Amino acid sequence: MSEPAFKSEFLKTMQARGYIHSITHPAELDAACLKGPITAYIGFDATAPSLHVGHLIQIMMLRRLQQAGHKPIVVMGGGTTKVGDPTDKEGQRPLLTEAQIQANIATIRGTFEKFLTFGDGPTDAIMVDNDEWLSRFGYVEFLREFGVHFTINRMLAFESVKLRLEREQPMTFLEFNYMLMQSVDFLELERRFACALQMGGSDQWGNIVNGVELIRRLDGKPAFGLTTPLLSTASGAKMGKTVGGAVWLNADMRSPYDYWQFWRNTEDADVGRFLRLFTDLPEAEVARLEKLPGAEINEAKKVLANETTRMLHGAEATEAAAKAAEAAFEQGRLSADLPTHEVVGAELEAGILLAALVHDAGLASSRGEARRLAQGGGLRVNDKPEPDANRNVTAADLVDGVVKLAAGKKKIVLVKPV
RNA sequence: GGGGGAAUGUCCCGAGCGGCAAAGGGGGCGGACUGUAAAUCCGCUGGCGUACGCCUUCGUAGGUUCGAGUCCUACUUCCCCCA
Repeated sequence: MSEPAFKSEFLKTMQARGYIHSITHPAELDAACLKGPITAYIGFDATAPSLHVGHLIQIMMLRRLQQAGHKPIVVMGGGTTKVGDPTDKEGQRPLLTEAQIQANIATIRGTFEKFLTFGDGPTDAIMVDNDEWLSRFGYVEFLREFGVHFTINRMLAFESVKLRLEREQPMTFLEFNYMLMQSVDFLELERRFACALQMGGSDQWGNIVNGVELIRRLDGKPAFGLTTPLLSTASGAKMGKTVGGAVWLNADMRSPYDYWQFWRNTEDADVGRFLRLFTDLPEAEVARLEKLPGAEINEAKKVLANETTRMLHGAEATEAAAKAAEAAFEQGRLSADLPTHEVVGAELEAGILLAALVHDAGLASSRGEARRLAQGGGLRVNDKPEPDANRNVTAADLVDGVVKLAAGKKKIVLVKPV
């Protein structure tokens, strides 16, 4: 890959920090960024009430954009979500209702507000819903207006399509049209907000390029696309899948403590890369941290966890998470900031089946799993390995008013009678 | 329209003479070793029950059989070839 020397602050930062996979017209975009504020967007689906860390790199790009004095647009896929993602194999999944989608968008908005400054100013971020325009088109109208600009020949040549066909995996007509819808999104944003740049993951390249060309052809306006590399950890695992499934960004779906832990457990080899991508720390500081030898790299991981958690959940929650972790891992003490699970005092007096308690506390997805965990030596009660999950936990197990349950070394829950 | 194939443990891939809770991977979880890392090795990986056990799973619905993922019929979806 060639590395053109960018002049604009935005692209220089993007390149130095590792966000860039490819750009459609690098030199031209660089010049545009240099000339004045540009407007750029990224689209997000509203399939869940929260985004997860997989989206974080995109969110951070918008943040960098704004930091560099440009205007970010967050496009929520209200229209596309309504249709449902055809990539999903299990088509029986019930389609989200209008209300659900709107509710999802509302809670997701809160996340963006942590990373971007919204408002009416020239570089303030705005959020729009593509349902606004996508659901307005009539079929024939849509075909006549946009369909003429896309040839099947070209669409078939796109990597995403080719791959599917080669692997003999079905691709629905709807999915095939995604490209058009996304292109129309870009066109619409160009017309409404003079939006000139669409960013996204490298898997979006084809879709983005189509939008770029549609704008250039129809409106003769400059339009650009920029994609990020697909994120995986140094050892090849997909980013964001861990202990409890997806690493959600909403605090009520994944606690600040767990979020902090997620970053704290980063592989050595990823620390520098993640600090550049997910924190605002200056390059010099990142360079220093990533070079820490041996076990000292753990300090860098703490910085990473602190910075990322603060950005999302605030200073207070971060401090609590860091303190709880320090107490639990470095001093073996308890901290009230650890996740807790409340039980009715009277039930505890009577005795609660340990397997059930572990399950209820969220440390195992079933009682059976709790039992297996115990048999495998991974379950601890008050720091003592407990091979028998069939015993009852009673008030006698309380230490300083709580029972400390641990599944493995990293998942800890305090059971508190109420 | 005709012909031939395919759908498996709801994370993914994938084997499966009529006795199957179903081989093997990957992933995930746990243990050992470490530094809350990686690599490596070991164990676990449908639900419920303290246990003998019970229940629910192989695209959907029926059928044959003591017994069906496995055989038959119809349906659904997908793939390939011919038109």
